[in-house]
Amino acid sequence: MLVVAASPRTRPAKSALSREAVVAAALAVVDEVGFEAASMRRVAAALDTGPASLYVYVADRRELMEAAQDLALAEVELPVAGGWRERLETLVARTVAELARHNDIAQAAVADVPLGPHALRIHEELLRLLREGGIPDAACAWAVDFLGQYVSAVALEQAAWHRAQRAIADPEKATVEAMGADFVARIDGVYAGLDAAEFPTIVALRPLLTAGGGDERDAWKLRVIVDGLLAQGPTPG
Amino acid sequence: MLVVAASPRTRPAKSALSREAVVAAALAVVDEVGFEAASMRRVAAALDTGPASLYVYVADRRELMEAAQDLALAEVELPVAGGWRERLETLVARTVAELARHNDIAQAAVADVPLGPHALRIHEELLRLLREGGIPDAACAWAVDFLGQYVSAVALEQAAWHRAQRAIADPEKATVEAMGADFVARIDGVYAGLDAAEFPTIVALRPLLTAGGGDERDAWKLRVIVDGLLAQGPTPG
DNA sequence: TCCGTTGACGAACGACGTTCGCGACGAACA
DNA sequence: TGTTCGTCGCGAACGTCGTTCGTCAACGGA
Repeated sequence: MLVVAASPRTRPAKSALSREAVVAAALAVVDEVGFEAASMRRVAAALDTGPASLYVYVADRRELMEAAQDLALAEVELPVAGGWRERLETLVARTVAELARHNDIAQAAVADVPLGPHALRIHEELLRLLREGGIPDAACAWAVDFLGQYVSAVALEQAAWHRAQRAIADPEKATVEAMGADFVARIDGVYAGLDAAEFPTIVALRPLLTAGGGDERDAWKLRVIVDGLLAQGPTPG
Repeated sequence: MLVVAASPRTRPAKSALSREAVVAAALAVVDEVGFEAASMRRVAAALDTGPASLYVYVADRRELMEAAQDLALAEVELPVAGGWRERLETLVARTVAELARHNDIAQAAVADVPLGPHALRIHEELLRLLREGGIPDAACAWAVDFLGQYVSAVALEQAAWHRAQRAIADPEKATVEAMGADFVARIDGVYAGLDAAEFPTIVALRPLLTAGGGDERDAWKLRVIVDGLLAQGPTPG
């Protein structure tokens, strides 16, 4: 059976339903309510239909969220200016930013390695830039994997940070609840209660542990990775 | 109806319920069926009770899984032999191994930053070793955060790999289904189908992208991080 | 005009996290 | 010993979840 597809049954009344529309709706719902709360029912409701209708275009929730994540990566522009390292760092930062712009959609990468077309486009460019930088082929291969882990982890961290900020900015949830939602304050609170005899180094470095806005920290981590790559020398392993 | 059923709640036999017993049961269930499938109901069943009983000792599922993850870290021994770098790499590897030993319990770290007593013990030692290595304080602070991301990501990757291996070894699920479950083969399959004109670098490096057992790859990543840290020089930023 | 194909979707199933309130027990007291 | 009372285990239930099934409507080709 060769499904030629393309033309989605345009019922006159409504239902301009299509895989793209479903995926776009899913991403929009994630933007609004977050990854976990983005249920098939809510996505369907956003399309003014029932949950069963989604399964025409999507095998299950995993696949839908995977597609939504890849859609989020569609808007990442490949950098053109600067040397290989600058372009690589810009590309990684843009990827993180684009994911973080869509709430915690990066959670989709935890369950499954992203291999959609837009993810692959970015992978291709990363590999190209790494080789341009003289990194050995084997190291390039592993570095892309490593950078993928970095991107997901940092995007999730940023999403949590944004959510906390939003909670503080929201006057409805301000005051005490916002303090509880502010995860930086919560973490520092744990450190504050530690016994200096048992955890001397944590206590000594406490101000530093929660210091530095996300962007500064993330850029530093990326610099560490690239410097570390360059330190591996010309022969891989 | 109201058939209470002859369930004379064996009084002396059990009722050894406690927070530790609940957390230990949760970890055991995760070992067996994985993080997602480790429901409150299954944990309760493992304790021969109902799900409501767990809430006496635990606020919700998140807290339970957080505690279970921390319990998994209890058995990580702090290395004593070798220089600071060797001890640091050993400690990180042991942490990853201990988490990976308990299926995908590391998923608990995705939702919440681990701050349990055993996690803090490891954090303390990591900070100590980094300072011993002459890393500037600010860099130590961020490095611990970075290493935490590394540990979670790698532990999850290893768990997926182990699961795939188990599926292949299981004669009941062998043959076709095992091939589908083998995520390395699945990833390579995606690469194999790519257009060499659109993704020249991926196609060229394809054998390398999926090469290298997890351990080798992970050790390499850790080396990259530490070398990158050392490359940051004596002044942080 | 009719038919076969196919998308849309109401209804339902089983499992989930969490809450509520009953009732059985041990301790305190008469 | 008999009675009361506070505690807490847990059965039952609520609302939500992902997913499946069977039916129906609508179109393209005959």
